[in-house]
Amino acid sequence: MELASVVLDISTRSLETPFTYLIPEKLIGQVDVGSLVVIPFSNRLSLGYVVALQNDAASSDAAAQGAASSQNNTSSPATPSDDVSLSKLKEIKEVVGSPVFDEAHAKLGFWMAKTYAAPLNSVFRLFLPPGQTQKIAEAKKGGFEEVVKEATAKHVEWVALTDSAKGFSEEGKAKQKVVKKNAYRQQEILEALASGPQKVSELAALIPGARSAITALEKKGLLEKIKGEALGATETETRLSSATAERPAALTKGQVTALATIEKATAQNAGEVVLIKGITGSGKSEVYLEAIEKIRAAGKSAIVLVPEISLTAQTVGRFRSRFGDDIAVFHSRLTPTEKLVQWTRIKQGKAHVVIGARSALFAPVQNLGLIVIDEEHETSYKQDQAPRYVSRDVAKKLAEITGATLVLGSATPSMEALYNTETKPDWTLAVMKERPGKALLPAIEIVNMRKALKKQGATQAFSNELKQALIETHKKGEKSVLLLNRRGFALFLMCEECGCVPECPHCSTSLTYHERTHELACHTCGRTWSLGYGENALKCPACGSAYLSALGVGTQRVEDEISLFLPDAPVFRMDADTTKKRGAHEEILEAFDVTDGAILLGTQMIAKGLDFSDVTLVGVINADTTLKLPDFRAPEKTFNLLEQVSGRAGRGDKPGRVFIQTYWAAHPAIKEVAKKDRTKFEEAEVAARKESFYPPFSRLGNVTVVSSNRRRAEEVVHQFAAALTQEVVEKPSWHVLGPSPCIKAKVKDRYRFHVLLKAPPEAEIGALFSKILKRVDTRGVSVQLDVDAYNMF
DNA sequence: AGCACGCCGACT
DNA sequence: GTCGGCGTGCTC
Repeated sequence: MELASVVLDISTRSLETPFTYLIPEKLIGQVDVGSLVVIPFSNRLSLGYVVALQNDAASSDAAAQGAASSQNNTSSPATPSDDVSLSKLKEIKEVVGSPVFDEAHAKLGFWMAKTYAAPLNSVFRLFLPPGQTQKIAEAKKGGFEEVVKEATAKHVEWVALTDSAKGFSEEGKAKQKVVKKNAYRQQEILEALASGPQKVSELAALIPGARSAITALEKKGLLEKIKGEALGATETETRLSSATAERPAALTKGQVTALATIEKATAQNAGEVVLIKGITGSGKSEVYLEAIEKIRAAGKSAIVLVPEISLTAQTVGRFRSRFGDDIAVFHSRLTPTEKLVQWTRIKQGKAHVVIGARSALFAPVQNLGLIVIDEEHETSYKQDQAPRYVSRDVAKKLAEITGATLVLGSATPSMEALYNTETKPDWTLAVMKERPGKALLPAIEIVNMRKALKKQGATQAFSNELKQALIETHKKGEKSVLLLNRRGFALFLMCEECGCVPECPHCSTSLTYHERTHELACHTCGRTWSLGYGENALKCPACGSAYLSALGVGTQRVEDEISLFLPDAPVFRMDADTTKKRGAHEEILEAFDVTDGAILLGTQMIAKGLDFSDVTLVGVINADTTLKLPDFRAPEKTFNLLEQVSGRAGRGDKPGRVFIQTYWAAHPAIKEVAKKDRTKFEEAEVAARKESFYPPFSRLGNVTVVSSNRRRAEEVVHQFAAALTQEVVEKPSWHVLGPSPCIKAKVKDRYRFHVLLKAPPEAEIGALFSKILKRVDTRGVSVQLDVDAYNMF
């Protein structure tokens, strides 16, 4: 008799283990690992995914072969030896379509559930076609006649430059006569198309307002729309799918070495990892492209993960120009239908190069040969909702399972990845030093604000040095960028009489003051309070005083200060307030780009995102605020931010200058950035991590208990702490820290407590967490288990 | 998640 | 006497 192990499409912790079903005679052969099935469950029908097949006549074979069942952990699929008697088993009612994932994914799913203490169904949902299970669940109500419809797009609209437009792009002057200088959208589209045709839907997802800009350009005769075939197309031999990009005349020495390292790893078919450390502009993308070409030549597929923010039309265009229509793009702004179309193209083997953010790792590629994670150090690769996985580690596991190679790329690699290349035999480091062009490194100067304070007296945002540099730069008609490092250091109000700082009544967060809207806002729950003016102005909630003053440095105040010494300089402000509107971000950058002598003043967000040329001065107003955060990655993040923003200076042939103002000039993150010595910083940082037993020398697990009932949350977190302590008592290098209230002790009227576990790097924290969760009474609270936690606020 | 079962208060 | 409140427990 044939049995199937089925994970239910119902998300509750109590239903996370697989259930065993009989495969009826008529469905034998149709049911496989990855099949979506309709099953009777507790007096109703439910949807489930088959995660393993078993044959009860040869149960031992099946158990040995079944996905992850060789591991004796709690998340293994049920085996016939389970205590459920055969007579209780029900039959699968229906199979929906063909399997949506394969054995490799099933194996990966069990590993993820175990490693991250995540419910099985939450993990397997990652592998399903986007949006489809929802539809199936709905179809269930009206019977299953109208089951899954395959993605139906018959044709896709493409745009390409016309021949006359191509002529223009060679002589930029002529182009500018046709496309106005302030038509940023149109220029952006022309640039994106310079490397070849693109799909309208993808451009629309990546560039706001692309559709109308395309129409305008079409009228000018600069581009033309082409109907391309999407699904069901047998012939893809159109000019759309052909690669058009010119490759660089010669690779740099660093690129050649990196490629050779990747090739060596690929030849092993053993899930090896290559970390490429290369400064911005050293040509990492070209290495990815060449490596993917080689993998494709061997008939295998590739997955490329990029941070959501760098998935631009230009990025897509670059891959499109090399691989034509063999690429599939996953982006959060695609419509549900478009997402399904992409998924189906991969599934049907029509696309073999997948580009996307985090979730693209689970795309249904066949014959995976290469996984690339660009900007490997980005914290957005950690999923902050269950399943709380770390993409880098999941990708490594997937590579091991499939025999693919994992390539990590970054100018600023994580300590974890770096340390692995030093300690693990299957991790290799390839360093790319040179920049292909002649770009000059900027001169970086640290300004000690303690000294400036003594010299200048009153507290000001600007030291004399930075002020002077700003004036000179503006006079030369060149551009400046000013970074106001405000993470964790926003403006807030304080009562001048009693010292009270208004807090959110629903969260334990000091309210931040927003200059533009004249409001107080809670950054945790998003509520806002208008401050009012004159008679109606807000009074101190504690003593009723009308004298409340703003503390901290805001972009408004900096702007005001600039106007004192540079009254005519055009200043563009870019912060959370000015970029609320969709597309405002791009608009500000575009305007800055075309204004001579302009100053761009902004928070963290100016360090990333679009490139701009002609910036010859970068100033960091307060470098150290991020260093004070209670986060062991704070020095790393600070160094990266400073290095990144410094790199904005001196592009092109003009040398740049950088001024970093700080009260903490002796900290390695600041000292070494000035010397442009990343290696030295890494050494200091690794030593500090080792000293305090933080990753990569340990593994962190964080248990957060949340409830509107404060006493109950406290009770449960203490139970967890007690259970953990009991487990850890005989293990010398395991430590339980806490329990204690979270930094955000209250969010949206719910109280939060947490307990932290520090364990050796190889510790199986997930399994331990799951075990403890089973014996703790969690009624009335919600519990978040976070293995390899990044964010512990 | 859902749904049945079960044991206590205010209604036709 | 019964309708219904939602606490508890179970589902291959």
